[in-house]
Amino acid sequence: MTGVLRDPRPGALPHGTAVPHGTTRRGGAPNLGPRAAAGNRAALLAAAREIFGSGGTDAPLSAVAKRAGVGQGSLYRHFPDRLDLVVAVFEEQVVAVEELAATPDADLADLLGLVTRNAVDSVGFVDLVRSRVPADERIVALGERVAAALGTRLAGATGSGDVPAGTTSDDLLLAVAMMAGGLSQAEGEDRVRRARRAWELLGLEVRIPDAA
Amino acid sequence: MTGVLRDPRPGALPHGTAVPHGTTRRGGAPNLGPRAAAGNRAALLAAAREIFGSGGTDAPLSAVAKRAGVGQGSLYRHFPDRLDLVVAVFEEQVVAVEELAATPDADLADLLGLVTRNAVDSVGFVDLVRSRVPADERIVALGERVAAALGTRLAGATGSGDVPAGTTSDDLLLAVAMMAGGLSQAEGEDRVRRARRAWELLGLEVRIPDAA
Amino acid sequence: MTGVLRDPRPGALPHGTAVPHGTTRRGGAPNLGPRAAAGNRAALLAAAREIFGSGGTDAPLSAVAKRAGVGQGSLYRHFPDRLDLVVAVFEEQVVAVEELAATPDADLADLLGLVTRNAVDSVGFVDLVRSRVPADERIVALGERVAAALGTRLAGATGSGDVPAGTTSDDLLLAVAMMAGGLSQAEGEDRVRRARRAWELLGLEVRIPDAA
Amino acid sequence: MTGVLRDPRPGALPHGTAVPHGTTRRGGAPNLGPRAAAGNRAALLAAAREIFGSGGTDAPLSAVAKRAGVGQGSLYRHFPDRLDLVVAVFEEQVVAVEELAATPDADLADLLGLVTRNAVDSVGFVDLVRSRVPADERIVALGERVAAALGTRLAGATGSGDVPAGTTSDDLLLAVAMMAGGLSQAEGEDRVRRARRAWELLGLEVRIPDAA
DNA sequence: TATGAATGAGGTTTCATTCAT
DNA sequence: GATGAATGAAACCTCATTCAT
Repeated sequence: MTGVLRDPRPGALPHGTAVPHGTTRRGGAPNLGPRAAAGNRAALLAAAREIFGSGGTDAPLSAVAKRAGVGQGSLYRHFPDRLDLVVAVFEEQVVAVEELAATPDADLADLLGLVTRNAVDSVGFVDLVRSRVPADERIVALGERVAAALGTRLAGATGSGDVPAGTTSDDLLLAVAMMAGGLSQAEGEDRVRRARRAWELLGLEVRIPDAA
Repeated sequence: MTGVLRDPRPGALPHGTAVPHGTTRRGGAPNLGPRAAAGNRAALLAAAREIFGSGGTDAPLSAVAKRAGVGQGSLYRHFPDRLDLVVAVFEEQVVAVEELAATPDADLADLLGLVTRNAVDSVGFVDLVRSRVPADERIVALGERVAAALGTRLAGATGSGDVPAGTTSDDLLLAVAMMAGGLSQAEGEDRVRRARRAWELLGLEVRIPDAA
Repeated sequence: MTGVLRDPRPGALPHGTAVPHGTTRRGGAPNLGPRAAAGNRAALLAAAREIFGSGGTDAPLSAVAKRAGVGQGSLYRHFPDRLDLVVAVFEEQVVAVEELAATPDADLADLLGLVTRNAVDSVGFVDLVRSRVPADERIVALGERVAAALGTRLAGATGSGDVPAGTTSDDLLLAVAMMAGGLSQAEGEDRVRRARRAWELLGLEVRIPDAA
Repeated sequence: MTGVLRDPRPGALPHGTAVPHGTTRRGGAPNLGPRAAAGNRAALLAAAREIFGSGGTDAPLSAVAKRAGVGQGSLYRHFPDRLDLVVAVFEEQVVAVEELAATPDADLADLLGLVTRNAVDSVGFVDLVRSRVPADERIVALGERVAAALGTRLAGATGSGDVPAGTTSDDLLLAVAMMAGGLSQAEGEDRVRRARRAWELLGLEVRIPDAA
């Protein structure tokens, strides 16, 4: 059943008394025009990072919008579905890992350390690694980029004996997921401690950078 | 991304301070228990009849629930989707037509008259006949029942010359849709007048009963 | 006979693709200044015709703007409210009917046929005929123009016996609405068939032109 | 070895189908009075095991009740909050581990294997290990029982060199959490494979029993 | 004690409309 | 003039939880 010639508020009132539907401007934030777009996107990302970091990736999107100081609609414009936002948030971290991998003097311990720092800092990271649906391809793609970055140091690490021969980059990704699993339910300082112990149990050396 | 061990209000507050989620009881209508079920269903139907009658079948369902004095959830329990409600509303009318068709001394003019009365009284009736999607099968089924009921008088009407030879029950349904189309944008008394004129143009006699 | 559904901007591409022939700013669509006004208006009309034709007149206006390759703001500048756009779209058809009425050798069957073609081709046409609010005066005015155009052939048709004596031009408009009502829920070829049968039931001869 | 995932009410039918052996009232499911309490509790547990196993521990509780063929109210009577139900479900598994630990000839590989089997079979297991709130004490208690059970084999395993000296029972629990983390997003047979590889990376031998 | 309907909060999403640039 | 991002109201729907019977 579809509306007809669309009553602005279909069916609300028998007829007449149209109340403007999406009318804005009532003390809220001003419409800053297109110029705000980039800023809003960044604000949304920052807000999502915080909210997902502390509440996990299934926190209400409305909370993200509110935290960003942005209307719900803007959130949806920038990130049409929740996963778009999640991916965007974590992509920043992936990019950081890739950048580090581009640095000649970073070794596997550094790369894993950076990944670990991200996991320690963000509850949402675990979600990444744990959604039970068959894993959206965007998430998978992110994982593959991490695996690739880690893989660039695999030969070196194997050669130096830091990593057992036969270790694949998939194994490294699995190890990361395991480390993340080990963080579950831990809070505060305990998270770093657990992460360290997890890597010890895995027999891998990592150098976790200090929190930003 | 799915919640975990479901925080009652996931992500709302970092931790603790659970606020009961669906807690009710706050001055609203009391939960009368299962006994209310039948009454509520009836109330919903009545409300839907009114709301759909004046606002068309795409009026907000929340309006129906409110008018029925019932929570939204109850509406969804009884009628899982909008079409269920629409069908239920119009089925009452179809049943009435079938009942009339079961009366030996009702002729085609009576049956069409009853259908016309329904159309005149309810804006929503037109919607029935007009949804542009390929017509849900439940709606189609309703139409077929009307066609069948009308069909029981077709031979008689053809025989008496009230209806041209070669008229099918599909034609009768088409004629009903046409009559309904003719009501568009008409209001109040004008609706009956238009309906009458529509039938005249179609060359069919109908006996429209007075409004209930 | 003017092709009513002709596309002023035939090659309108699926999405975006604003006609580029001006100075570009910031990578977005070019702002052509006043020069573009007429072209944009035409593009919007063409887009609206398509969108309303397939989705009904309550399709999202944003879809129209996007299809036209035009900003939302421009849409609102040209057509301050939805009805303005609807009216403009259908006015094209009305004009075509009027033009046909100006042709001496077109008779009522031709005029009704053209109207029917429009109805068959556009889902939105039915909406016109069926909005439940008291009918905006702009719509009414459009109806009156059609009635007037049809009225110019009424005497002739009555004289030749094609139409029963006593038929008014309002009746013709009603008949059109009825025919449109009969198209409900029909799709594809079925629409023409239904239209033909509707006219048969009404006892009127119409000559429906082929689709453009 | 007790089959942990055994179904106390094996024939639980897809929906509804409360065990009928009492007086019926008003056509609905029979109210069996106190007699049914134990049976209902078992049915709820079984249902929860299935639902949580396939949908995670945040599946709708209504789904559990429906699957158990029991009213929502009964669910709440037996398990006042969601965690009670979760705990009860996993407690069965813990008990099984404890029972296995009571068997003299089971070694650490057997105990870890059983835990692994549970994790592989139930998506919900991962949730256990990953809730982000500060970990309810009931969950913690469950963890401690598992740690204790595993701890009974720690000395032996350390002695035989199967486990490095310095490994604590907390480490074993951490390892389990890590293994569970490694299962994320894996489905079907892949889950066992991942689990095996996880234990390899951890350098621990486990004997995973076949699925029940 | 079991049942199952009722409740309503709140998350998600869409869109008409405005407005800085 | 044109652009297109921003806005927020409101519809939709789901579910935890209560409670009359």
